[in-house]
Amino acid sequence: MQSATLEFKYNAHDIEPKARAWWNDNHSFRAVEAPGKRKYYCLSMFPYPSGKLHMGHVRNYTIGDALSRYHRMRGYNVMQPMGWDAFGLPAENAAMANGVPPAKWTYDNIAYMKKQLQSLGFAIDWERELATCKPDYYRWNQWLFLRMLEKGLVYKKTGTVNWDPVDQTVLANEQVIDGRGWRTGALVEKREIPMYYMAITKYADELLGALDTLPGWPERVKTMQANWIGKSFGVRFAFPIEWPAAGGSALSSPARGGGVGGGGDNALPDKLWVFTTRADTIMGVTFCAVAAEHPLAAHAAKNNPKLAAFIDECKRGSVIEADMATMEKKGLPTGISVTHPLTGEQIEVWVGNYVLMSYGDGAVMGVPAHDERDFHFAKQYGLPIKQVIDIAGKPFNLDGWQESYADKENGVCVHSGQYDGLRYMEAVDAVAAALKAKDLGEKQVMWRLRDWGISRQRYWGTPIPLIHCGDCGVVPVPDDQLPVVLPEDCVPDGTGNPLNKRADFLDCRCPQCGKQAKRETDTMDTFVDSSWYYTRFACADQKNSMVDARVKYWLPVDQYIGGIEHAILHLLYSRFWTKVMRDLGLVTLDEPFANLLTQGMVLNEIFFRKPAIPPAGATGAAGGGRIVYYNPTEVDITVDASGKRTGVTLRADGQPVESGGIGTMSKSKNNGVDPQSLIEEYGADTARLFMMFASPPEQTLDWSDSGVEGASRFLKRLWSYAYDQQGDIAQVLQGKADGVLVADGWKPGVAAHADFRREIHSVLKQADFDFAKFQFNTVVSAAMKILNAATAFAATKAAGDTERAEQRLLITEATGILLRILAPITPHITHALWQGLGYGKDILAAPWPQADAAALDTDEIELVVQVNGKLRGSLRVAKSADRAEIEKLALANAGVQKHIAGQTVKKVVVVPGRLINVVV
RNA sequence: GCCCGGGUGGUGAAAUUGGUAUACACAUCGGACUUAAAAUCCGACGCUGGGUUAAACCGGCAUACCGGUUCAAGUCCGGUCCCGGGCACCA
Repeated sequence: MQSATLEFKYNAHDIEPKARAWWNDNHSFRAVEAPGKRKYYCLSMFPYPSGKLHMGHVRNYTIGDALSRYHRMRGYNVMQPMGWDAFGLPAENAAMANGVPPAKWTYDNIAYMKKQLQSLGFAIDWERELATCKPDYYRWNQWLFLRMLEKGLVYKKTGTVNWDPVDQTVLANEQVIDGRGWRTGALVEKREIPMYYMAITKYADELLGALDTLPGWPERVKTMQANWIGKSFGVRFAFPIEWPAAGGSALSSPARGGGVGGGGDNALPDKLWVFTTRADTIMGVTFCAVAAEHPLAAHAAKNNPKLAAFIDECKRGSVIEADMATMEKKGLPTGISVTHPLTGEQIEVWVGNYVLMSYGDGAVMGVPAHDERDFHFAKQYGLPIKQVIDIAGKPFNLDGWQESYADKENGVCVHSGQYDGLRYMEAVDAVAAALKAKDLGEKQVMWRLRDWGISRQRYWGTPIPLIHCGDCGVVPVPDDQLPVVLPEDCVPDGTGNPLNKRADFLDCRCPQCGKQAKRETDTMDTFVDSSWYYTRFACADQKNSMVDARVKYWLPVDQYIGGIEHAILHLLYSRFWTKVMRDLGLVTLDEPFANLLTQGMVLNEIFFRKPAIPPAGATGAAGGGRIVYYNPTEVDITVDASGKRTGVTLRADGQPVESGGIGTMSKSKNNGVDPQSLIEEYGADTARLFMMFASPPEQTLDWSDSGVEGASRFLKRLWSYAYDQQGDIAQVLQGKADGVLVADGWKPGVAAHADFRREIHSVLKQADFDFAKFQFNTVVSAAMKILNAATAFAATKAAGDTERAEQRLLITEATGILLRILAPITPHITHALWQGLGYGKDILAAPWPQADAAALDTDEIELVVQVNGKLRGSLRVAKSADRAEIEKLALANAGVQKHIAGQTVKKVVVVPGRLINVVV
């Protein structure tokens, strides 16, 4: 290679566009199916086009790009695609704020963000780009929805939503702030509406079991998913109910009762079903509790205004589980009694706000002695507490709850009649058998996972392909009428779904009878869009089917990269869809993502002002309003003389704002930092280098501006080092083939040169190890070490021509290693230097550097000597030295002698190649 | 509340998975170059005690906190506190 002369100074804004133009001209990142060649499908979670890239995106895509380029240099056929998760709520919010249709807002954002991604030099195959808001994508959501409907995997039932009584609209959980609607300030109500559900619970067992087939997933993610699916083994059983004879009592009329759990429509239930994982404590039941939505509660409330009011109170408020779980535990008796299935005792039934209707049968047995929630509930309402489990060595008293009361591993049944002395499993088996004998229950597996409600009463999403006909009922849209196209010119105003006002969308003919009919206006949860996009990237141009044969070559995704916040929902839904597609014969794989890297979130401080909350009970917008968040760049922080913060004010008006702690950078909290200014000032390589150096990928990253300068300085030093060495390097590379510099096993003739080569290769070995672990921050630090060492080495004077030639050779080797280690992280500068110094025309095509074992070999090793675990000295010994010899040398060591003087040596621990510990 | 992570200098972090704690950087301070500044280069830099004009040097204590296992703990075990993520309609 003939080298061109390098510019004197590093100029990112000159070399970066040139590098990108070169990749573009050479179609460097076009992924082509090549059967037989090792493929590497590297996928970063596609972004929501919120307006502009944020730091989390830069972090995510830099990690993905580094992995793509690294694998490419290691010889893989790499595909790295990109697309847009383009449906969603923020587009509707923007529409309300600016009057722009969500479609236009979204497409504008995509155009801008695409430019930003391109300016960062990511090795993306843009020919595979897709956006989920386009009909040629979402038609396949609709098509698969219909297939699932046919297979019984989609069904209709009611679900609970947040209802804003002022705007008359359904609110997303994030639009509920402190129990009030974010725009109106009105107290949110719960409302039951019909929805469509996907039967993910039919796959619960497989979704749980298959976690064991995913060695490339982080343990923490698998644990979270396993807990979310929540398989528990227990007993489902019934408390028989003996209703008083018809006549006088408040609960007298069976005819007025509602149906319960599979009973007849108008008959009063004759049993209260519950599920428990602690059947061994059944003899300790002192009450039962049902959810406010439980039919028994509704029945009891009919003639009990106080209870009716309490149930109403429970039904108000948010549907968010975290809110439910932190509420004060409250309850009221129903006046209904049930019969204990084993003892025949009468047990009072209560309504408890801590009982979830969505888990099990919406009712629990109350065993206050051995369940913490039951304990507090019983204490509060003066219900009896009966100990039935004894934990050896742990006293039991009723003063306060103790962890040990719930210990099932070490407990033995007491005060439990025939079950006394049995351990947990024995007791569960015996109780289950006794219940079964009475036909009142049996062992059962229970799941925490619930079916996936996909209906959204929103405009900007995939239309659900159903038609409501007065005669035929709900009719699926025939395949040949897909896609049901969403009109793109609606502007939502916050009062319900605008599709309901669009006759051109709404009115249609019934596919079955041809009469006038109405389209369904609910759209799909946007998680549907993101549940299969990774398969579509393999065949984004396919017009006639959802997927095609190319999926077989590219899938599964070899490396998936995305935020830890997606550890459960998105990843679980995607796994579910893959299995559904497999069972429909569309794909052959069981799991979509072979390896998963969950990057930590980029955090920043949150600043806000909170308007006055209206008095309790107020429902109007007056005095209410939403919290206003201010970007960290808009506030000034004042500090006192010692550097401690004294206050935060908004620059615009000088008035104080509150700090909400640190949190993930998000649009809703307005604490994002725009990476654009970083790119514009320093260039893409500096931005990438800084993000990768700041912390390891899986850890959270608290944003701070400092450190960017350091990254930039390193690239400048790299450039000027290369500039200084270009003559020497050119001399060595004259006439050499790409990349091959020094044969393995070659030993320099000068000791100092051997030391230098050993250092370079040992750092290389470390960097390679770190690359394999995806620990890019230490890869960067390895590159810094190589540059530091090489700069110092290049400054040393050689003793003669032979030494000088050897020095040139070593510098050329070290520089080649340095550029290749850095290439995946800072691709532009390394591309420019690789070409400019004459190593070759494309660093991406260069072989990955290998640490040379011969360079690492030494005759002597250094051992550390400790006395009682404290460092007291070190010694150099021949590599071949045996244990006895090392021990002798260690004991003779001056530092050791000083600390063992006058004491007896009890033991000497020798860790080969590392240290010696003398114990006195 | 429940589930999952994290906590190491002034700051971001490293520690080859139980074996020399603080690599590599940032910030700061000092020096060189310069009429000056910026840039660049060189050096110092956990806390604390002894020591000396200053050094060299010699100790002790430090990985959120308390306790345990071990010859040896940032790393393993038990408990506590704080921070972050998720909790099913944000994506």
